Amino acid sequence: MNNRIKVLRAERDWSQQSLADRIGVSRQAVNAVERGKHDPSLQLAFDIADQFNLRIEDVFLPVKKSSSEG
Amino acid sequence: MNNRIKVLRAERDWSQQSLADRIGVSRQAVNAVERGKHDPSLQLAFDIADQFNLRIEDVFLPVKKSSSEG
DNA sequence: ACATTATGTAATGCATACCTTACATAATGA
DNA sequence: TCATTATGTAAGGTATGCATTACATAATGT
Repeated sequence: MNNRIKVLRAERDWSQQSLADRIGVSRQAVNAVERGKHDPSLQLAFDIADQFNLRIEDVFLPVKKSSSEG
Repeated sequence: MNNRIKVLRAERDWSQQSLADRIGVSRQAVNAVERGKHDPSLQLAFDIADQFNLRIEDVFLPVKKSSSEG
């Protein structure tokens, strides 16, 4: 699961720590998700997207199984 | 985390089993998510939304922490 | 009556998301 | 030099997503 967190943070000049604080999770959780160490929970994905005022689909890029749009 | 899976299935006349088969998870996994027993992983949320040709936000309804839109 | 399908639920087990604590490097600035 | 901030990483623990197996009820059709 790829994501655009690093760029989105940079655009806002937010550190991993400040993003973590805004969401209410640990810095390591943000770091792990941002670096693709593991996927976030759906709730955390919503929270992250919400902080950026974006949709989940605009932050996270899954491997689609079906359909031809992409 | 509320969701509209039951209605979306009904609109398409899909059983929990057939949805599970399409996605490649167990029927119980679909049942548990649909009934709000627990949240799906982000990947499963993407897969479910994709089957309905909808965005995650149109299938799952989280409790927002911030922002005033909603 | 019997089989099939759809659904809800439970137990057990494994993988993993997230936490806390801790250590490391690099950049910045007093 | 010393302190602070940002980031990457690791170990150990808890919570939870999902699989598998299994049992139950209800609806449908033969």
